[in-house]
Amino acid sequence: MSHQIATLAERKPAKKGTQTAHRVRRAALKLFARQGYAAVSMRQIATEVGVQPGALYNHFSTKQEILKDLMLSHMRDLLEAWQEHAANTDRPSDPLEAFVTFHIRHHLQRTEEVFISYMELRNLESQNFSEVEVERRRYEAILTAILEDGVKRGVYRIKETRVATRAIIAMLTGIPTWYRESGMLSAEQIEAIYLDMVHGSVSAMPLSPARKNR
Amino acid sequence: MSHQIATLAERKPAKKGTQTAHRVRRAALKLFARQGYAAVSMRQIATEVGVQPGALYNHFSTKQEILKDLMLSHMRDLLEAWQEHAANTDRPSDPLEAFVTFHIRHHLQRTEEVFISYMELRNLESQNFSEVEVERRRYEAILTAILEDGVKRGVYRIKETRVATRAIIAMLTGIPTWYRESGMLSAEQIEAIYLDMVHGSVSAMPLSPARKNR
Amino acid sequence: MSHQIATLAERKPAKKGTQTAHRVRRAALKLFARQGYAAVSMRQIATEVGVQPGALYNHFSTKQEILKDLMLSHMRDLLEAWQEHAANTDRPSDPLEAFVTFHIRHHLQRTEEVFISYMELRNLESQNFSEVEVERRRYEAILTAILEDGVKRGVYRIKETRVATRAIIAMLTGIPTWYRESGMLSAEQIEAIYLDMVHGSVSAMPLSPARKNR
Amino acid sequence: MSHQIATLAERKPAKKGTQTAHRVRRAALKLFARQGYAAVSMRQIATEVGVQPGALYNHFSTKQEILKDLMLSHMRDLLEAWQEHAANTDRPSDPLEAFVTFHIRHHLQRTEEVFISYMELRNLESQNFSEVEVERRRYEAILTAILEDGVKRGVYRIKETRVATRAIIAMLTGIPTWYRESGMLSAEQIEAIYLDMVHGSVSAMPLSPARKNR
DNA sequence: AATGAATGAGATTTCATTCAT
DNA sequence: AATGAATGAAATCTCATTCAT
Repeated sequence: MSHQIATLAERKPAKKGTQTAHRVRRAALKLFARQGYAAVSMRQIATEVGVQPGALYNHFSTKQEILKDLMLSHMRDLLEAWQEHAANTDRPSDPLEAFVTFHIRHHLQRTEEVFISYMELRNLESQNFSEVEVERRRYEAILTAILEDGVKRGVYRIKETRVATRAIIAMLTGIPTWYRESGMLSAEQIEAIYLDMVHGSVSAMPLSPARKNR
Repeated sequence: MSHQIATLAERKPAKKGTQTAHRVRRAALKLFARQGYAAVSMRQIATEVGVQPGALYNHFSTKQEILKDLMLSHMRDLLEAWQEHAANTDRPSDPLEAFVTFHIRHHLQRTEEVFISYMELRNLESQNFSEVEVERRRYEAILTAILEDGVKRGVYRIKETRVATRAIIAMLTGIPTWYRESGMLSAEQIEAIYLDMVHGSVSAMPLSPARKNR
Repeated sequence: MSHQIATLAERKPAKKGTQTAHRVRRAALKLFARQGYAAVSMRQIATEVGVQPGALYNHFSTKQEILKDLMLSHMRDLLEAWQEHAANTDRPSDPLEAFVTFHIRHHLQRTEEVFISYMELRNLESQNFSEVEVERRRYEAILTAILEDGVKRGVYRIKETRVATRAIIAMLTGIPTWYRESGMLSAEQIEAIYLDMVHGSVSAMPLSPARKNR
Repeated sequence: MSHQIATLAERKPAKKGTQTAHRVRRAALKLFARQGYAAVSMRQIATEVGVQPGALYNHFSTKQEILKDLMLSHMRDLLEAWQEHAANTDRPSDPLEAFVTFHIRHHLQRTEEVFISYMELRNLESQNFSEVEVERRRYEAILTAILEDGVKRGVYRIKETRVATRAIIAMLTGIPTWYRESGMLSAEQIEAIYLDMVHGSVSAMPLSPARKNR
């Protein structure tokens, strides 16, 4: 019950008109992801929905509002999903693993939202940008906290947990950009590979020989 | 230092007009990086150059051609720079370190080109896209080869070198997206942090305790 | 009186917007006839209609489409008018006279359409050209049939009815190019003169003395 | 053998530069005939000549001047050729035949000039239009005189010689519009057909039965 | 006589948005 | 809630022409 778009359809099932708003979001999501916000016209969205352009304005007051809606609901959805996931999981022996697994699974199911969220930030007007940033930082804070806890517990060796947070999220978030093409690996395999890499990247460990004598 | 744009200006210094093409590139680079290809108008570029819009067409036949020029020369520049770098370096004790260091340094000096190269791929028409892809794969192949060699030598423990290549490059390439803002860390510090993380992510090592008993 | 433009206005009289399409046709007709298709801008048409240029695209998707519409409806109108004319006329004692009279009268009332139809053929894109050509040939075939029938009946002496068809139509269609200027002759007088000339040009008759001994 | 374009090249054979003016005329002639004056750009002409657009202005001060040059020289050429033709011919037994034959032959060799001369009149600025009109009327006057003489001599039966002049010239001038396509008839055959038709159209003759009782 | 670059105007078309119905 | 038509601005690109070289 966490993705807003799906949610909307579920929550207000009967009201005929609301379906249109939903379909506008779906259409915009698809088109923004493929062509980018600036390159998509309201006409295209309307055509995809099967409606005249003017009709869109019954549901969103501007094109910008559609973008904001998509990005904000993606972030809130992500946070909500994490909370649900965390609530439903016993205290995990390895919180980082829990986070990485969650992140990969969640993102691989929402490649379009992910794309938009990382590419269209600059097209958000500043007020909307701020709102989205709040959510983004909230999400990053989750990982940062996990890392800091690990450092305290002596299992991770990280100089700058904020930097590490970004590095890890960038690495993970890059997956959907190429995942589509490579049919060779299952989502589970990718998950395992990235899990290993993330672990390695932050774990306290003997330095590699080449860096030892620095 | 063989960046093509700079190079062009050096090679044909006298002819007054050629400078304009150079300035168009610079202007487009700046604007595309900031606003995105689709959101930048030829008028804006012309204004930035200090010329009427029509004059741009003496140097580039379409807006698309400017984008292609920027992206292709960035990739070729990157490859050329790597070759130069590799040629000038003694066989390094740690090739991965050499690559990561090179990549970070090169990219941190070209944040705009990097931004464009990873964000505007979808705005390339298919023919141009193909040309750029060729270069991109060539660059990825360098890292993949380093990783495979490391695996053979037993120093890296990697299941899928192609996947690891992408993960590492995504991680590193993400730096310029946030580097600007954070004034707290020097380029050297960032370099060190990422180097450690990359090493950890691929090195043969004892598994972290949490994963040991799997 | 079945001219399509007029007809359209009659058929869909109420809907406000449809009138605009009609007015666009009228404006384009006038301007194309005066200045030629290539020399008329969409802005000019819009101004003539009393609307912003963009509004034209609610009714015609390109400038070319306006031209096609005008030329095609002119030809179809002509054919339709002939059929109506032929249906309403008793089997005429002289079909050629019926045709020539019809042609002159019809064309003298539509000087602008005639002008465009004979001048702007080369500005039709090939697909549209073909469509118009089909109608044109259909119209020429009417005259050719009349001439061939006359030849069979022995009243006309024509070597190549296809060539004669073109010669006669060229002669008649030339009228509107100068008719405007010369106020000295009534339409009826012109009709009589041309009728005589056409008759003479195809009739079986004693050769002129000069050509007798060839 | 007096066509101006050909002539220019012959008269001033050595001067290298003049050849360019000649080639500009040839290129413009071809392009104007095919696409129409308004639809042809100076760039296209320059490309056809193999030169940069600016270079055209060393030979013609405006695009309009090229058109005027082409049209005026065509008309003067026509008149000059007629005079030469008339001078070299013994007083013909049938002056109309001489004229028609001359007209058809001259025009069939200059389809592009003919096309332009009858299609681009409206694109001449008024001063240039007047100059061309003077020549056109001079040429029409030749035919009118022949017709009037024939009327006086009782061999032609024409109500309005000015109207007949236009009708005949329109008929003859239409030939090049379709001649290209029809490979079935030789120029001589066409000549014979039209000669017959012209003769018929103006000759004193028994009325066709259908018109007798008017 | 020709080039390469520029201008200033204007071409067709598209855009986000509005609004009466 | 949707349509069809409109607006006003702006998009990319082309135009005839000019001019220093």
